[in-house]
Parts: sequence; C-alpha cells; structure tokens
Amino acid sequence: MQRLATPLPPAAGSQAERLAEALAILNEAQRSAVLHGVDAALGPAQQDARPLLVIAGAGSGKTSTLAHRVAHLIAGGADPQRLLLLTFSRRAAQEMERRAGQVLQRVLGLASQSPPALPWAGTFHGIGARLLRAYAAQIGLGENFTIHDRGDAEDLMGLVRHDLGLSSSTRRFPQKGTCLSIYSRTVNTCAPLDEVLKEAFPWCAEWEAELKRLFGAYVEAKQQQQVLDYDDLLLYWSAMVAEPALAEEVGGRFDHVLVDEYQDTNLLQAAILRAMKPDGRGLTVVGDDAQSIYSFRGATVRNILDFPHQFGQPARIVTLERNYRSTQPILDVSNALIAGAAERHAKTLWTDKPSAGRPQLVLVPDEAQQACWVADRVLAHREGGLALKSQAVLFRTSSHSAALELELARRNIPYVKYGGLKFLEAAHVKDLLAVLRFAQNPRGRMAGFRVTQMIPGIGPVSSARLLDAMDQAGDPGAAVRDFVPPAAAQVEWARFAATYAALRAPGLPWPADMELALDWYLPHLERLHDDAAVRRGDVEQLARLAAGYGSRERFLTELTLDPPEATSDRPGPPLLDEDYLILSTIHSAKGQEWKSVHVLNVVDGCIPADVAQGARELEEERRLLYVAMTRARDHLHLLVPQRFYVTQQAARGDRHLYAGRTRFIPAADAQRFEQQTWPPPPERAPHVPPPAATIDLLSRMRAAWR
DNA sequence: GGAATAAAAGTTTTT
DNA sequence: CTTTTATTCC
Repeated sequence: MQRLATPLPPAAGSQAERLAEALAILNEAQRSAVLHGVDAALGPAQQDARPLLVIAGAGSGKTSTLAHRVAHLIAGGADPQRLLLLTFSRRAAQEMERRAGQVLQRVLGLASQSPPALPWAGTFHGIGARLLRAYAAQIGLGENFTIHDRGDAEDLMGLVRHDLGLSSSTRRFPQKGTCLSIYSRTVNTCAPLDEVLKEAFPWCAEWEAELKRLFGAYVEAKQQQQVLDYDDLLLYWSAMVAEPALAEEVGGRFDHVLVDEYQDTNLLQAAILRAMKPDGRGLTVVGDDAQSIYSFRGATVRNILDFPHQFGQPARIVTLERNYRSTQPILDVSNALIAGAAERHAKTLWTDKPSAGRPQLVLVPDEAQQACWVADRVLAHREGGLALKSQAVLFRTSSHSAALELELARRNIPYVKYGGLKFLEAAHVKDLLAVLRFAQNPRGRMAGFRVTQMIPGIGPVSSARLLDAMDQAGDPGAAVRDFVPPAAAQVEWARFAATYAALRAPGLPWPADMELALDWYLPHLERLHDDAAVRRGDVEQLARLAAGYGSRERFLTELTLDPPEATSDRPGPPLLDEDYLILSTIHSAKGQEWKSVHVLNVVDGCIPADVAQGARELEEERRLLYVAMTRARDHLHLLVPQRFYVTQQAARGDRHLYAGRTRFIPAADAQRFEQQTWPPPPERAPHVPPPAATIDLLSRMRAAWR
C-alpha cells in the first residue's frame, strides 16, 4: 500500500514549516527530486506515480538529495521497514542512514530521540543474501548456505576444472580465474556464453563446449555444497522474483525502492528492479553515466540510459548539474575531459564557488620524485590548515602507491590505504574464517579443505577422504568424530575434532565461536608463518570485530560481502581521532570527496591502463580519470612522471619506459592547468637551516619533562 | 601413495 | 607475498 502525502495532523503546522525549511536549503532540481510523488502540496490523486531517474553530476549533492528524500518519505508517513535502499557499499548505506536521520530529527523535532533505523539499507548483494535466507525454504535453498568470496569461487572452479580433466589437456585451457570471469560475466550481463566469449574473451572462444560443461558442473558443485557465490546472490534473487507469486510477495514488502550509483549496476540488477516494481511506482534511481567505472564486472551504462522506458510508464528525469564541491577551474578541466566521451546524458557542471587558482599538472622525472613531490605538497597543505584526512592520493592500480608509501613511512606521515590487497585475502585471515565457515556449513568443501590441511599429517588426499565421508553421512558431525586420520596426524586431529564438535554444538553464544576457533588456530599460525607476530595481531583484531555482529551467520555473510577496506601494515587501524592521509584506488574513491586530491601516474599506460585497449575500455578509463578529478574540492594535482618502471613482466623482464601525459588531456586542455616541472631546472639557493631551530630545541627539552 | 619442503612464477579495477 | 609445480622424504 502506498502511503503518499499523508495529510499532516493539525498539530503539525510547525512540522510543515520545518519541512519547508529543510527543503529551502535545496536547489530547485534537488527539491523536485525529493518531492517527486510525495508532494504534500498536492492531493493523493495528483501525485506523480512515474518512476524517478535522477541524473546527478559529480558533487551535485546527490547523497544529500537522496537523504532528504528518504527523510521526507518517512516524515510523510512511510514505514522505514518498508523502504529498500540499495547502495554501493555498506559504508554508503550507513552514511545515508545517518544523513537521513539528521534531516528527520530536524524536521520532526526529535532532538533527543534517535532517528529510525533503515533495516533494509545495504548493497544489492547484501540485501540479496538476506532475502534469500528469508525465503530459503520456499526456493529449495539450504538455510545455512555460506557465501564464497572471489578466492573461494576461483578455487572451486579450479577443482571442478581439474575433476573434469580440463587441466591436463594437451592444449592450454583457460585458467581458473579466467573461467570464473567468463562465468561471472555471462551471469551478470544476462548474455549467452558464445556472445560473451566473442565480445570479451575471444582467445577462449575455441573452448566454448568445454566451458559450458565446466560451468554446469560448477553450478552442481555449489548446490551440492550449499554455497553461493557473489553472482548467485543476484541470480537467485532475480530468479526468485521472476516467479509471479514470489515477485508480488517480495516486491510487496517495500513501498519505496531507492537505488544509488545506478550507473554501476548490471542487467541482472535492472531485471530484479523490474520484476519487483513492474510499473515503476515508488522506484527511484540515482546515478551519473559519466561516472560508470565498473563495466569489467558487468555494469552497463545502458541501464541508466534505458531506464526512462523500462517500466509500464515512462520515467520522470531530474538532472542535477549544480556542483557544490569543486571550484570552477577544477570543473573546467573535468568538463573538458568528459566532453571527449562518446555517449552520455549531456550535462555540464557549474558552480559559483570562488576559484582558488588552477589545478596543477606537474611533470616529475620519475616515481620516486613523484612520491617526494606529493609528500612535500601534502605537508605544505597541512601547514596551510588542511588536515591529512581531508587530503587524498588516488591511483589507478593498487601497486602504484608503493613508492609513495615508502616515502610516507620515511617521513612518518600516517596513512590509510583503501582498495588493493584486502584484509580478507591474507592467508591467516582466510584460515580463521574458514574454521567458522566450516562449522557454519559442513558441506562447504573449500572451507573444509583449507581447515583440515592445516593439520600436520593431513594433505589433500586425507582431506578429500574426510569430506567425502561427510558428504555421504546424514550427520556430518558424526563423520568427523568417526574419521580415522593418518597415524602421524593423530594428536592434532583429536584437538581439531574436539574444537569442531564444540563449534557445532547448538546454543553456542556468539562470539564464543570465535574464541574456540582462535584457540585452535593460533598454534597453527605460529607453526606455519615466520612473521607470526604481525599475523597474530590481524586475527586478534578480527576476533575483536566479531562482537560487533549479531551472529556467526551475520558475521560471515557481512564480512564476505563488505570486508573492512583498509590494509593493516600496522598492528591496528589508526585511532579514530588520529589524523592520517588517505590513499585509495580510484575505484574505491567513488562517492567521496577531499579538499585536496593528488592523482598519481597520469600517463598513458597507467590511465588508460595498458591492458585496456578496446574502444569501450578506453571510454571507461576516461571516466575513471573523470571520477578521480571530480573528487577534489579546492586543490587538484595531476602528477606526470616522465619515466616509470614496469616490473615483473614475464615477457620482457623489468624495464622502464618513457611515458607521455595521458591521451585524455590533449595539449589544448593542458593549457587549462597550471603546468609545472619539478625539480625546477634553474639552480637553487643552497639550503640554509632555519635560524629558529635552536629555540625549537630548547622548548623540546622543557617539554620532555612535562 | 601421500605429505612436506623447496623453488618458481604471476599481480587492474571489486561485490 | 601468495599460489603453483617439482622434488624429496616417509
């Protein structure tokens, strides 16, 4: 039941005023997006029931608009339980919850009361997992299914590939990672296999028949083990709502569905939305086609371009072009960059934010000098009043920050890095999680393999023997108890079996599971790794994290779908009140902003990456640079090292190459930047230490005893 | 036959 | 720095 424009109660005259007040800080376009279909000034019959598409340029107050809309819906009587909010990350979902809460508190005057939670805010994958678990019984899915991350999925694909004899072909068969990519792309683009092969993996096209067989066996293996991979969360969800009865039930749970970052959704996700809301009523999607950067995992700009005509009625389109983030010179270079793109919803960002000088295009000799320049500049900005946290260094590829990380460590500048190697991918973290997953789902062979082979004396063969026995047994726990290990493994096996039984015992209060798992695992960690001390810090960190989740199942699911993002070369994450610089891949920087942004390696070969050569890939690389540049509020620095090293290239060995400025900034556009070469060619004055040093020293002597 | 150990090779972006 | 492959050892 839609609850549109609930008439305001008599006492709410002041609430109406507060609503108007809240809306007054928005611009015209934002306001019409917020009020679409829920305008209190109109009667129920006059409400616009069309689906809503908000084209939101970078920095155009998208989050704010969405948060206001959510708040407005709830203030107008919508039930927060019946509001589905699909975001790109859990962090984004929490941010939305917080911002909507702020608006709500202002509007409803609930200063003391906490704002309503949004229980159905999360990523497509996270929400999918929850819905599938809720309807597991009805769709024949085991309720205790566990979720494979990319690594597990690859390993299972590798196993099946081997079992089918595809690894011993006389001719080279695609590697397991490639196989999974092909499979994943097929699922996410809703395209037939031969098309996917022709389009994206032409060198594997000859294996079509074998791949088909492999994928069939892969799907069977997953079902047998009651595991789902990332793609399954969308695939099963979409299959579920393809059933009319279930579509009505699942779609009917929600009065409003709002989707953020719509440009990075794929056809499967679009199909889910269509099935849940066939007439588009109550559906809002927000996005910017110019910022679509996830086509490598099946996202398509077509979704946002075609959205207007996907539903029973054409969509209302609202475009937000006014930018509240950046200075006009930064927008000028960004607009010039994206103007070169082939196809897009035309829009030009503008602002009246006073300009603070032009963005910089800095030529440096090599990556080491680049790191120096950036570190200098970061410290200079800090002296100028910019906290480290309000500055970011962005790069195309995780490894591009290596030289900078060295320099930052040398200068003792704290930083947190997003993207790249994940906490979750570290072997010891996977080990510990595998113990819990194996307890959660005894049929999950990948976890089982990993865990049992840690026991000295048990290798692949014994492990398989155990897992087969568990498969056959009605009660997998009994199979573990009765298993006869190789003689060499006797003692350690007994220790494991005891732990496993304890973990499987009903009524074990989470996070006691974590304690048990850790007790069992720590001796193995010490034995298996030389750098055990650092790793122990990581797993203990993980154990502390566990308490924050409601149950073992929630912990495993949410950690797999939305792992903590920062890396941990230090014992723990920096304290919250500590200041630190942000390092991030451009992909992980999506939706964020900083006062100052450095972009590393703005050269051909990095942006665009040398692996991206097709026309469509190149377009995406352009958008990637656009995303990077539009993260900046006041200061933007693009770094162009003239020479950089390409390491570990099997074919040609290490080498360095002389790269040019990225093709996306032709000479004409480069004029818009303040161009700088560093170090400056002319001789510099000899370095003289500042005379204030002695005073500084004296005060430090005194400070030492305070 | 099966497990442990040593040597070798491969790294875009991520739910 | 992890994963794969080859070799040695039980």
